[in-house]
Amino acid sequence: MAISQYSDQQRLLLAVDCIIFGFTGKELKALLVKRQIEPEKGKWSLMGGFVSEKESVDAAATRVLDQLTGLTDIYMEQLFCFGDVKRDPGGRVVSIAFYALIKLDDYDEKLMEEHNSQWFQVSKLPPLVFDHRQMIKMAKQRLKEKAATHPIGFALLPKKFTLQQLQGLYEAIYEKEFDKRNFIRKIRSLDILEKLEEKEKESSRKGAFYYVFDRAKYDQLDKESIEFL
Amino acid sequence: MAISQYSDQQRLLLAVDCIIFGFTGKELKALLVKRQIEPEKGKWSLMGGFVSEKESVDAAATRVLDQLTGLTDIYMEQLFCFGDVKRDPGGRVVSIAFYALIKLDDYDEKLMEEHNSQWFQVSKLPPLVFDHRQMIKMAKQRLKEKAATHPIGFALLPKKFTLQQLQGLYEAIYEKEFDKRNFIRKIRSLDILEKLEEKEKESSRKGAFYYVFDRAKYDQLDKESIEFL
DNA sequence: GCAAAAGTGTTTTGTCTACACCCATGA
DNA sequence: TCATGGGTGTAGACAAAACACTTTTGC
Repeated sequence: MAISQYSDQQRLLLAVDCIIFGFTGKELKALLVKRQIEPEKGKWSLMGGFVSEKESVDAAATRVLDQLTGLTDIYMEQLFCFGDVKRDPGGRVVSIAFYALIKLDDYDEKLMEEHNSQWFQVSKLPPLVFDHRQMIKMAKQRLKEKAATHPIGFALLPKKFTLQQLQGLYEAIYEKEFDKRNFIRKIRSLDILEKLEEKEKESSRKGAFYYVFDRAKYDQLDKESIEFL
Repeated sequence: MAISQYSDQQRLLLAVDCIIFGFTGKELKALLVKRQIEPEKGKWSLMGGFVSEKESVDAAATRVLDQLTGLTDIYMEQLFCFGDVKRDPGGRVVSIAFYALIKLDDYDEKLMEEHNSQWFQVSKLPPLVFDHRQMIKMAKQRLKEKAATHPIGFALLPKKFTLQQLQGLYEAIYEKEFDKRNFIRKIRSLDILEKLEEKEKESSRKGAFYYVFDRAKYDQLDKESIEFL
């Protein structure tokens, strides 16, 4: 009865697309796949999938991400709904875009091969299907804004990282350089870093101390909105 | 052929819901309607409607807003996609929420009666259907964030307004008081206000000068991201 | 002449920016 | 011993915050 009220309404195909960001230590990257269905089969694309009747939109995004990366406990946030009538030449599909931040080390290589997926520098993307370039552009922008008020950048770093990696990440996100001393002072004032005894010795003779971030304080800052950078 | 690739996917009902903000000079208000269909018929609700196959999601939101307010050239922005499976007991409906800012003077009284719509203080909302309360909460938050970096507040004020009204608006949005002198200095430094000869004489003996905002500068600031408050 | 809101500057405080040198180590 | 990246402090500029009195005019 209740449902009958809606029954004369048109139904649409609803999809999710995931912008998956990773960080190499130098560059911000996005994970793309070779599209496996028509139209535009074989072109580079975001990882996506359709939302089914019995799953939430968030669940669909999580599922799609899991399928590509094998990762389940990662930072993901809804970005925007792309709803133009002709955005997909294969039919009327409305897409909800999400962006996710993953740690490159955790990433499952096998799945990457299975899906023909590949990391691309976000500043050097190949041609993409549909409006996926615009989605990534918006995700980049959102990441900037979000990272300015929430410490989400840590989701892109390995568990232990050096201050240089941390600074490099923010430089990649903001596409500009920061003064080393000012940057570190700012981060330290938030009091979310914990210095380890261990040093990273690969990239310098002296060695750089590893840090981890303090999860409890992180969570608190993530809820409030703080001035991060 | 292309379409056949998608043909075995499930289709869903897609709706839009509009959070419509207005400002009285004292309070931030939201426009609600009595829901006219089952389920939950008769309860207060956001204005909404279904997205049809041949219209974009944005177009659907614009259409819905036009139907309720008779206004077409107003500030509107996509807020979020609400996609829980059970958010609407009447069936599986995914909703894209939008928020709009309108000038109360422009608002068509007749349409308001036709739709049984009514303004409510955003801080004193009645019980609402589904997840509409959450939508409004998120819209309030987004409005705060957006107003901090874009001069969108003017969309809520009449064409000419006093400095007191302007300050009152920002106090309503941020739910806190500002120092009169600091506030005005900040706004004036943006150089988007134009002072008129005319005075508003209702609310004081001395009278307060009216201002209008400079559209050209407004547009420019709206594109960039500036520190507004 | 007084009540009520309008309008206007200065000082203090804190934050952001710019900037350069010594340290520890492995080769 | 030297080349390489690691690590640290200070001074000046600028923006934000705190703060109180005079003006106008209708009653």
